[in-house]
Amino acid sequence: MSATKLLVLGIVHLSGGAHGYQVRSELQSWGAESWAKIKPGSIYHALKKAAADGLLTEHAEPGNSGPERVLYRATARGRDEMVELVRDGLRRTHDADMLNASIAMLPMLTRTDAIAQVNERVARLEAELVGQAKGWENPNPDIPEHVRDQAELWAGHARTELEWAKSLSKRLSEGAYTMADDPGSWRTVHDPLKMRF
Amino acid sequence: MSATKLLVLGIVHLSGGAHGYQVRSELQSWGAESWAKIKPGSIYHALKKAAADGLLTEHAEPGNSGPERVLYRATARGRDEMVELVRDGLRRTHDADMLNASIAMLPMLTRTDAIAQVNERVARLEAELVGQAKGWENPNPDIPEHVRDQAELWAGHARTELEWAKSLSKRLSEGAYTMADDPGSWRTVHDPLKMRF
DNA sequence: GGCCAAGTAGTCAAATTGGAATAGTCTCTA
DNA sequence: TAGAGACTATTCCAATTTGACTACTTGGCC
Repeated sequence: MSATKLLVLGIVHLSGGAHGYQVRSELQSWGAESWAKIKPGSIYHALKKAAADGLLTEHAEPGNSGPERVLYRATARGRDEMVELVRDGLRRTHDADMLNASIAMLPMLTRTDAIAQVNERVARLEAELVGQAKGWENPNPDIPEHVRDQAELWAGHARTELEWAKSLSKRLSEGAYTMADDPGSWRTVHDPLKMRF
Repeated sequence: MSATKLLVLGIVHLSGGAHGYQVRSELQSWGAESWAKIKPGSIYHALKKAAADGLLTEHAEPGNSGPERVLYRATARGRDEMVELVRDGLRRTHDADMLNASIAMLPMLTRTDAIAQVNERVARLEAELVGQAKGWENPNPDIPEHVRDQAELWAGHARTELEWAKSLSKRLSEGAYTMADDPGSWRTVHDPLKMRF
C-alpha cells in the first residue's frame, strides 16, 4: 500500500524534518490510528526506503535525551513524488486508504490542481455508477445471488463518495482550507504542523 | 488480511476440494478481482498455510493433462474456523475486505446465525454514528480542518452500510438465499459451486 | 507440420507489513 | 530512594503479499 509512503513523506514534509517516532505520534494525534492502521515497523521501513530512493535524506542525531534517533528531511524529488501521490490518490477510485491519505495531505496541492483532481474523481464515480447500472440489466448467472446483492452496497458507497466529493470540490472553490498556493501555506510557514489550517 | 484466508477456505469448502488455479478462477468468475484484489501468490500461500495449520489436507495429483497439481480438501477444523471468520467479518466494522469476503461466504452460516451477526453489525454502526456525532461537539483542535471534514465521508459510508445491513437482515428474515440449514444448501448438495442459489 | 496465442498450474525472490521486543529516560509516590 | 509505570525511539524477524516468471498443453491456422 503506498498510502503509508504518502503519509510518511507528507508528515516529514509538513514538519520540515522528522524522526520515526514523531511521524508516528503526529499520525496518532490526527486520529489516524482508525483509518491509517499503520504499525511502527511500517513507518520505519517506509522512512528507510524513501531515504534509499532519494526522496528523503537521513541525519543521525545523537540522543541528547533518550535513545539516539535519525532525522529525516525532505528532498525536492521527494516533494514531487509526494504531490504526484496525492493527485493520484484523489483520482483513483476503489482505494479507500489512498483516498484518506490524500485528503490528509490535500493542502500539498494548489487550489486549482486539487479541484481538478477531485472533479476527475467525481467524473469517474459517475461513469462507474452508470456502468454498474448497465451491467445490472443482464447479470452473469454464475454469480450467486448474495454476491450480486453485494453490488448494491458498493453502489451505495459510490453514491456517498460522489456526493462528498462534489461538496469537497465546492468547498475548495469557495476558498476553504489553506492550500499550497495560499498565503500562510506549509510552503511559507516555519512550522506547518502547528499552523491553524 | 484474513480476508484472503476466508475466501480461499470458503472456495475449497464450497467446491468440496480444489487446487490453487481453481480457487483463482472461481474468484475471478465471481467478479471478485475488483474487491478481493488477491494475487496468485497469495492464494497458493494461503492454501499451504491452511494445510500446515490443519485446516485443509493436501493431496498430490499426478498431472493427467498439464502440469501436476495439488488438491486441497476441507477438514472439520477448517470448516469451524471458516464459519468463525464469516461471523467475525459480518460483525466487525472498519474492515471492508472482511465484510466483502464474509458476504461472499454468507450461505455458510445458518439463517438465524447470519441474522444475529448482521444485527450486531447494525447495532455497532448505530453506536459509532452516535459516538461520532458526540465527538463532533468539541473537536480536537490539533486536527487540521480538512482532516476533520474527512469524518463526514466516514459517517456517510457508515450510514450507507447501516441501511444496507438493515435491508440484508430483512431479506434474510424473509427467507432470501439458500443458507446452511436450508434444504439444498452447500452442505447437502454435491457440487455447490454449480448450485443455483 | 510448425508456430503462435490462449489457457492451465504453480514457483520464487523481493518487498512490505505486523507487532513483539528492547532499551533508555522521566516522573511520581510510598 | 527504589521501584512502578508511562513515554520516547527504534530494531528485528516472522508472516504475508506482490507480481513476474516458468513450464506444459491445447487448439487453431497458414
